[in-house]
Amino acid sequence: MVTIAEVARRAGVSPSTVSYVLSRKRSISEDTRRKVEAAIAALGYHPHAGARALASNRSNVLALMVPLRSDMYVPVIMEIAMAVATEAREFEQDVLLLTKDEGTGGVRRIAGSGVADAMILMDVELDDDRVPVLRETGTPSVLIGLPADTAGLTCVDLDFEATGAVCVDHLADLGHRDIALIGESEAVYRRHTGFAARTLTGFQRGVAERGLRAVHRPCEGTYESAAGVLARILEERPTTTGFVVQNEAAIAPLLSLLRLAGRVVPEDTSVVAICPDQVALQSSPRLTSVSIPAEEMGRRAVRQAMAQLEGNRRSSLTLLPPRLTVRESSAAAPAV
Amino acid sequence: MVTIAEVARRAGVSPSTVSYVLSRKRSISEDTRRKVEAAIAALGYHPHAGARALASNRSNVLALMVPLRSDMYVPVIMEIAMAVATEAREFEQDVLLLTKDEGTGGVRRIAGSGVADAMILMDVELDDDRVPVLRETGTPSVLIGLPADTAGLTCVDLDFEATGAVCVDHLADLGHRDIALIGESEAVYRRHTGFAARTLTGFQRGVAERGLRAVHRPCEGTYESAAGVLARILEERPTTTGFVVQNEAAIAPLLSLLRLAGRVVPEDTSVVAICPDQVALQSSPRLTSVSIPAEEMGRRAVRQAMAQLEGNRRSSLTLLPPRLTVRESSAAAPAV
DNA sequence: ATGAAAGCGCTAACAG
DNA sequence: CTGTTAGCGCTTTCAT
Repeated sequence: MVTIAEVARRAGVSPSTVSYVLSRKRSISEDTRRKVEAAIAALGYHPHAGARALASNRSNVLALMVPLRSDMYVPVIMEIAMAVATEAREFEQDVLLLTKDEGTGGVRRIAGSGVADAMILMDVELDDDRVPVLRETGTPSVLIGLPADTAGLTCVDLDFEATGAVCVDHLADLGHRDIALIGESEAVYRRHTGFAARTLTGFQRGVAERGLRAVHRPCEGTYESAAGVLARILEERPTTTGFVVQNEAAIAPLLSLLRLAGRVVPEDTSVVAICPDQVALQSSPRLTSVSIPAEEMGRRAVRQAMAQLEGNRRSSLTLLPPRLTVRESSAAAPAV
Repeated sequence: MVTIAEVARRAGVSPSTVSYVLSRKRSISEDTRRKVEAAIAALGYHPHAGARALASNRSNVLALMVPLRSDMYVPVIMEIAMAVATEAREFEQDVLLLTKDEGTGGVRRIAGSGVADAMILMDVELDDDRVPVLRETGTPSVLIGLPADTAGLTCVDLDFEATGAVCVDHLADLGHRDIALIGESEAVYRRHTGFAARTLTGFQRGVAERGLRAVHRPCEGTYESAAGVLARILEERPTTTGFVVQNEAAIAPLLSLLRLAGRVVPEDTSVVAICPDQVALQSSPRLTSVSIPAEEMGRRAVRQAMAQLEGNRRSSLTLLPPRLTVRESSAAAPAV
């Protein structure tokens, strides 16, 4: 292990000077800086993370808590995690990976052990038990998703309510009068994850404003569930020509099933998905969709966390506006 | 911040005694232990990670390096990462998330800064430039995947060669004479990721041993690519009745396309996939498959890493045997 | 079975 | 612009 003392000796300066060269917390003569940097490079010096954390009371680590068994939206989680890891490095921070099943104990452990400076929490539920602990311990934190009470919290999420409305507007603009929302599984609504409910709210608002008729059906990610849901919709309301799909696992089955049912997309039936661009692009036909800005959310979360560590403690809600991209799965409603 | 000194004072013992209660490195009287534990609970004490790392020269952190942009097998990566995180906690270790794009610099940083005790690397390429750095720095490490030269390394992976052979055997046993391997994208072969090549080797060996006729075609994860590949196979060798699919993104398109081509699975055509169980189960029909034991690999990797930290420095190769599960996508070949 | 005390490597006053 | 030094909180000899 090469230490700061060895670097200092080799550069012919004191250890504190080396430290200051690294932290740029006071001005250093050009000459000294060069000598120190040369010594660092020559020795392959890396500051000892623990020693630094102990002395500075900063670990330079962000803890990221991810859902353990996310049957759904795995790619989104992955993309967020990668974005967090990448953006964190821009701030010379590392990322500690925690699973949500560590629960409140995990939050306390992180808050109490100084292993991380701030936390980023994913898969936030409306009544999330980690939130009170965050408040109580005062841990700098950013939530990806919205709990019911956001007072004093920093949250980042897609504006799902606007998303629901935007999808309706798009279909209404194309002349569709009867539309359906194929939602997340019952479990998601039951777990009180906010985004599904917010999408529904926006969807219903849009439907009311545009004077459409609509149905909403939860749907598991399986082929069977999609088949059942679609069959029921086509039976109960065969005039339905527009679909909004939120459960990305249901997209592929739905497209197959529509084909089997003799519906041609987009000539007979339009489909708008709420999913990552990647999923929309690898479907056939490529889907008109509102993308889930996973990378953007991850980046924002990191920046918000860093802002808090800089001293900004004010709470903030960042709701990213939905961006609908028209592709090949939506078109004018068929003439009656 | 509650410190060990406060716990000691409250329990009426010395700090070192508290430390020993925690580390169980020397025997403590039942009475003392209870008092200390009570104090810890009452104060909500958590040892300061940095201080501990500094004093003990152990960070209790495992670094996990994951591919940044994994167009393919995202669920597998996710499952491995979650398994690593979960298993690590069993050893009271935390997991640091690094992206592969940090490259050799990242490895050096981890090795030099004491931020982690060991590394687990995913997405290992045949000629991976991180491997020499691992050897040079002597960092305790486990590779998930196999590089070309495994000398002195600890590796964990599915036995893809046996996997290829097992798929062939299954189809041969069912009477299929002409089979096809729909592989990963060209990019994967080009990047010299070992598993694709090893699968092909096993496949070809099986084909030779069982006296079958076979074709192998790389395939991107898109619908278009799958369509092109399938069309070509059906044209060049229309007697093909058995398919082995390795690229999980190609599975859904392939099934749709077979249906469109008038092939009924499994009556006319059998499909065997190499994919996570989750993917096999959510397809329709449910797929006969060799599962990618992602969780098992993650767990094993952690155990191997811990074993190294315990002093076992001997290199080891762990090749998990393939497990083929027969589901609804394979059946006896149609009579000629 | 327990305590006292010497660091671990670094940062941040304080001093010049 | 640079050096000296006192800790940060913990582990681990050494001592009893």
